[in-house]
Amino acid sequence: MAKAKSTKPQKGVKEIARRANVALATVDRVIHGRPGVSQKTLEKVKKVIEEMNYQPNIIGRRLASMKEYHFAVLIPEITEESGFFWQAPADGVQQAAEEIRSMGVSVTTFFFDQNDKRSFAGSARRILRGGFDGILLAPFFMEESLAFTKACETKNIPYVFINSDIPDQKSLTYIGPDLYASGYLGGQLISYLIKPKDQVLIVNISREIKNVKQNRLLRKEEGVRSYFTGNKIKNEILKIDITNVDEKAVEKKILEMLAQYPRTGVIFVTNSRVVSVAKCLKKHFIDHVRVIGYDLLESGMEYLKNGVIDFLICQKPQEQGYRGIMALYHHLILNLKVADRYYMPIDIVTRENCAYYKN
Amino acid sequence: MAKAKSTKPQKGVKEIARRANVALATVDRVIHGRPGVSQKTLEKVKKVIEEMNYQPNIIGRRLASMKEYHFAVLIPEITEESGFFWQAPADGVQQAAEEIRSMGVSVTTFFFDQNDKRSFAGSARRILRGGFDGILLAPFFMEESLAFTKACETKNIPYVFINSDIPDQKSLTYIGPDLYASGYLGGQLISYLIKPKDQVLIVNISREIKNVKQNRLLRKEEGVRSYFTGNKIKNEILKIDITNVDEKAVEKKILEMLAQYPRTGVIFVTNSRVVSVAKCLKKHFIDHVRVIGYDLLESGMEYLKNGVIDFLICQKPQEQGYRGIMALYHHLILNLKVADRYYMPIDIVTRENCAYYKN
DNA sequence: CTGAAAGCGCTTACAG
DNA sequence: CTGAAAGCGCTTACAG
Repeated sequence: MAKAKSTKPQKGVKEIARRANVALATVDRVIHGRPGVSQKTLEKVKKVIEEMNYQPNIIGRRLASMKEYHFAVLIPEITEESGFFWQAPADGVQQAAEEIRSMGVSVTTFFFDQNDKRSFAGSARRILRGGFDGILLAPFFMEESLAFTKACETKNIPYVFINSDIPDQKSLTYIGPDLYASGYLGGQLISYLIKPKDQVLIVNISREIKNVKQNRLLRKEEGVRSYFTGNKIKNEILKIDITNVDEKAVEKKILEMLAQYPRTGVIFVTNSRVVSVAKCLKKHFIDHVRVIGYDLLESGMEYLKNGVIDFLICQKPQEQGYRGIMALYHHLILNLKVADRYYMPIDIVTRENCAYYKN
Repeated sequence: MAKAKSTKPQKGVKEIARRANVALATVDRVIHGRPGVSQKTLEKVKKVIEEMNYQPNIIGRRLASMKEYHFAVLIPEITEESGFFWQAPADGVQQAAEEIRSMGVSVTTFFFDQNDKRSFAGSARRILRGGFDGILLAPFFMEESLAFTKACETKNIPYVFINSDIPDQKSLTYIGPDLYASGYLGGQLISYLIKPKDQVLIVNISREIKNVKQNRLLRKEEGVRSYFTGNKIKNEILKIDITNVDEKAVEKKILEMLAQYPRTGVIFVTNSRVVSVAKCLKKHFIDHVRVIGYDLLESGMEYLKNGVIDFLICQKPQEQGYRGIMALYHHLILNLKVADRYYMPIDIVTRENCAYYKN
């Protein structure tokens, strides 16, 4: 018979060690799947862990292990061009970082230029070299993103997508909008604003056609169109793609369209550049056209307030950053389950509730 | 000269003790403001803490102190009568509880009957006896709530209000709706649905008049009315208070009103009983009246889907519970600052975005 | 009023 | 392959 179980009952790893008649270090090896344990001992210890339904004490673990967790965030630069949209996710990341700093987690944010794949790849490379434990990224460029996540998988680093998803990847989770559904909702909102014979003008404003970003806009457009089809709405849908994102250029295009299609009653802009359109309408005193767009930026707020824009569809950009970091924290430190997808609510922001909108 | 500073530099409390030339226990006393330290020593230690800009290590603290934190939650029963509204805050509480359980926090929920002040007072008493460290409550009854929070203050127990606020109290924070603003938004939504000569019918359905609950409804009504005034909307506003909350009684009243005022184009119901109204309209095939109401309940979803209800105004009941618990956690355990008020966003839920609404 | 020591539940060298 | 011991940063009896 083996050595008698020594001393009295304990808790946690000590109790496991006592029951299995091994040393603490061995228990630790088993718990973390480290090598250096004989098959026989391994099984013995595992059995005890099972029967105790052992749950590790996170606090003890965190204190003992001097390991700090480092998370990296890879998002677009916060620029004028993007209406400072990425400020909100960055803020959410920051807030989460503060809340979990005391658990030994640090967060470093890397940026890339939305118009430059290489800057994405460059930041990605720096992250891979940085020895991070978890990654949050907005996968803007398909190819570069796939190369990056592939590398993460090789290194066994969990990653979370925000804002846009790449399906069928092994991301820990996706946190962001359902673009198609938001367009579908847009269709409903249009129906509240439009008069029977009016036309609807869908406007996509984006420098590049055919990249991930552009696809995003098209998904929304599809949503609008299928709402119309599905609900047998007879109003004609016009559309225009504007690739010169300069305000002046947008103004010109919009005025041209309105001249050509004077029965345009509603303009639906598929991103935050709705502001440029609103500016144009305001400037030319065009007040018979209602406007719906995306994202609540500082400048958009203004046009909501003065009634040029009726609705902005928003998808909690700040919460995307916050939850993205928290998902990594829950997975890596707290060992909590993380849902593999988390669609943001599709919020309708108007003049009367925008002050309460927490991004 | 005093004893030389011994040994080499340390971190945290040890370093404080070393620099101040005192024992760890003394440092601990100072940090927690416990008695038994001479004025002189106190100042010396405080000075060192200052100059080190010492931040306690939460992990070490939590591990050493065997103290568990117990939070109590005091909310209405989850009943059919309230459309199971309180399920959502309870879920939020639950989710928060899971996330912070590993930090040694437990949460116990107490319920009360919305129609019985004494049940509120009774649960409050049980909480006070329970030795809880933090409290989250929905202050439904003014007098009883004040007595309760007064007692909490005496015992130095922080408390958080959710769902309804009692201003000028020393609550750690308030998390919930701005009722007036939500009514104001309701006014805007009505304006999208109503035709020029139509009348608007505001419906308050509540068992008791003149209690806190009823006041809540009136605040929303005020919001609607002032939107109309402020925006010079000429449609006539009708109103009815229904105190018999039975579905049949509501049906009867609504039919009476519609018979008497056939130009009613929009019905605005100031709470989740909008479902009873929707049911009535559906049953009698009245489809020329548009409906706006509050709160996304299971049953409300149905009427959103089949088009009887156009808009439901919601204020994140689940998040109220979640954030309420987190506020206590941040304050009590993490020593983070907590904003003294946190208004929920005022969400517009429609047929097309209700599936994405996370309460 | 003050301090030395033990301990919270775990991990980490290090020795064998 | 295994274990005894020290230590993470703090708190808590207990002794003086």
